[in-house]
Amino acid sequence: MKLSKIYDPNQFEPNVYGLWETSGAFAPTGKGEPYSIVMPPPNANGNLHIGHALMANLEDILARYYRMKGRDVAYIPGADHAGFETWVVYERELAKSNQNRFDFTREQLYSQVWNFVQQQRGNMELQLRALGVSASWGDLVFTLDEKVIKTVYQTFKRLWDDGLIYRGERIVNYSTKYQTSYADIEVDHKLEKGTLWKIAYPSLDKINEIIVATTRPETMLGDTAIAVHPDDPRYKDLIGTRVMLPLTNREIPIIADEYVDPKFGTGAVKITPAHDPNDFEVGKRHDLEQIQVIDFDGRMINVPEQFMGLEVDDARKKVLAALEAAELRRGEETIEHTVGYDYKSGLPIQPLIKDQWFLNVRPLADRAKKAIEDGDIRFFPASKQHALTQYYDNLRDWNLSRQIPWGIPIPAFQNVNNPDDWIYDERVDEKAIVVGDTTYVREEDTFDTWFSSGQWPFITTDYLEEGDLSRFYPTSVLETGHDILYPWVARMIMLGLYATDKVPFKDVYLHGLVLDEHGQKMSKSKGNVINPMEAIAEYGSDALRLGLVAARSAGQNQAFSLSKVVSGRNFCNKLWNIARFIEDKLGEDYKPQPPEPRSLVDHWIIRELNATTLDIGQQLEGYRFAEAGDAVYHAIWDNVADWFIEASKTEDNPQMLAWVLDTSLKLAHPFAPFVTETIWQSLNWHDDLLITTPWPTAIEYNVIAAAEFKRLQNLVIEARYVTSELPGNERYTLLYQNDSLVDDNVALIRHLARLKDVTEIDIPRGLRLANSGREAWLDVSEETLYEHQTNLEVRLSEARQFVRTLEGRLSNETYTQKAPARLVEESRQQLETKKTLIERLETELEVLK
RNA sequence: GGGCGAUUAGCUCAGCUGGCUAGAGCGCCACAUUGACGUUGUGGAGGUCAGAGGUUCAACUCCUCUAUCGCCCACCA
Repeated sequence: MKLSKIYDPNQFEPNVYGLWETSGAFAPTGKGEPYSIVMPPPNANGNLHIGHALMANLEDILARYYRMKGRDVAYIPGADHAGFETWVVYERELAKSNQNRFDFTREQLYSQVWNFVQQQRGNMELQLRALGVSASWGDLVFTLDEKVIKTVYQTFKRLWDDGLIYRGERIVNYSTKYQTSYADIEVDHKLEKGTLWKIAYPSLDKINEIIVATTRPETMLGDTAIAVHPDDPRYKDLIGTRVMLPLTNREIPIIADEYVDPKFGTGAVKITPAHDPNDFEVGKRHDLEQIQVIDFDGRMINVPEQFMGLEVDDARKKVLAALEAAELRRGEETIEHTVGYDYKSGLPIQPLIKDQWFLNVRPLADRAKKAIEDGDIRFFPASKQHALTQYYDNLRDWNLSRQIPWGIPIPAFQNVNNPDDWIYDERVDEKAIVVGDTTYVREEDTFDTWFSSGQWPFITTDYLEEGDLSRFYPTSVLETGHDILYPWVARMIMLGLYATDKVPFKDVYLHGLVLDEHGQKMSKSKGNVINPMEAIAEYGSDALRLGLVAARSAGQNQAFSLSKVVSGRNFCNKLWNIARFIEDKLGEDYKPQPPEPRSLVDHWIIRELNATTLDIGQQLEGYRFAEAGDAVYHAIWDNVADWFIEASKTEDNPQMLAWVLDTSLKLAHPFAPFVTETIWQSLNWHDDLLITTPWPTAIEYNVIAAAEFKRLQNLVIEARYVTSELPGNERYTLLYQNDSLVDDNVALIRHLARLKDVTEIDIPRGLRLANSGREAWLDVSEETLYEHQTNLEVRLSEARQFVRTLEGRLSNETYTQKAPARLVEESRQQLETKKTLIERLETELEVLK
């Protein structure tokens, strides 16, 4: 097959992917030690963004590498129903046609969203294919698949039976925009400037007053007490008395509670048990009434007429105005405080009381913490291990309930006659069930999606059912974004240990955010978003992959720009042209034979590629993707193309050419799968697939010959360097004396150093190539020699400087005594070499004088 | 309030357990030349490794402090 001059990825990529997929190369083989990665499921109805591309790329590099290493690889893809995310999109759709969720039943909504997702679905999977992901598509799991729900219910039941699930009235983080509660983790805390208002609450006889400080004056309408510190001398006498709650005609007590910090504000705190978690706790301790004044839609309720139905912000203004009118304002100050925001809508979170399902996480968290402290899971970067430990220490009970229909229904039913009587039942399609002679109505809430995705590793591998894939659990590595360490990774570890008694994965690799070229977060509004599919269309999938992996380390948010993709594209083209050259040289009827190194460069390139093979393996096994990619890049571009190919133009050893090409393709395959497979398929001596070809193994070479090529390289490098320093563009002749290495490689040296000729002489003349350590000169005119004099002087002074450093080091007795002998010896040799160089340079300059 | 990370060439980043005259890619400069590749080749310039101390024969690397930037966690009104 004749290859075009320039590699055009679009012409080959889809076909190559089809070839892999139909060949069954992606599926586990059942042979070899299991290696598994479960893909963090991308949103089923979404498009992939650059972060997904990074994720897929890193995982696929591992999958391809270990597959070639002979492991039995299961790379299990997934698709996420993305409960809340999808729900937000769908509600927007409803709003377009002036509808909202209350126009439908839960079943109607569920099926509508299901259809909506199915329409969009597949897109994401096609995009993963475009990225070259070698995932086992037959094993794909959708987060609402039957088996997912079955396992989630099983786990929930077990937790329930173990007494870890409870239903309780608590203050929850509530989004009035989306009308659902959130887990703590879904709340964005922002530090900002706010106002602390001071408000006077008059005593019943209106003679005295107590001043409270608050950042949320509107909630005063729901106050049911004022709290002070029990030892606060200012208020000691007031404890137990009552005051009048302004703007209402309610009396509230002054109570004492340790929770109050006498140093903050006025030392007196208004207590609103229905709208503040701390106040809720205080309220419980003192048996206070809970009056909800903000409704689930964000409007005021249970308040005096003038405030009824107002939104929170308006209510605040009106309350402040009313207090002003009543002359009860006692000043204000600006403070910095944190405010919780809805991570999705950006609106403030309202703490509200709601009956929800909670998971008592303490036993699970303690066990997870112990496991990671014991080193059962390795973290990349390692610092995340510590971060996670701390997280577990502070974790509070997990609110599992969500008030959105798009999700897995909570399988619980409530006794119509006894609100405290809940039973577990999976008949969630029925609104009410009868058990014995009691009717139970179903819970309408669904699970937090992290509750189901927290069970992902053992669900996807069918571990509890001991299915075909169960041998892959625990998985080898979990690769995901560092932003979901807490919501997802932490929960998988807890639930995995709980359900299977094993950690769900052995390693965790966390990648950082892909930022734009200036280190800014990519966002539509900034217009700096790089769409992976557009990048693929323009530069090819391999180019995007190579660009993404360059200069990237675990856990760091890192800049990315298309210039890196351009480099990747150029590399693919380089590989392509290496292949073109070699194929051309070997001809159509080349028959493969084992390589037989003959020339020095043959031995040398074997040494280099052996070393690179080892290096890439070590880097990948330590998740140093960028370093591994770098090793491939330099081995192929510098060593194979610039030295081996160039050198091989002066010899004829087809087997070596074929071996070098094959090895290069194998080494590059995990990083640039498409172009390497495309080339592999074009080689008439292969009828298999590169994707399933074994990773290279080291082959024999002659150590001395390899080292001799290195010496030739030094001579060539110096000849090139000196030539470039000389004026004009003349080609020079290399003169040498008594040197069999040069003697045997005349044509090679002439070609590599762009010389006119290489000739042996009796009497030295011209410009000495002093650095090479050989008896060699460039045949330059005397005039040129004089012009070059300053260059020689510069090199001489550099050499002298270094000699001083070395002598200083070696004259230090503690150095020669304490440093490893190897290093001392090395320094001595360097010193000798440099001294010889200085002598030569001095002789050279002597001649000119 | 607690924790973490970063600071190395114009830009983006490596430098893993301390030991090569501190590296790469891109960019820049000069030159080459088009029979593998201009998505090329050859050569080069460019860094007091944020600052100050300390440990060590030896510090970009370990420790302490300082400065700047960034991130995460957290129910103080």
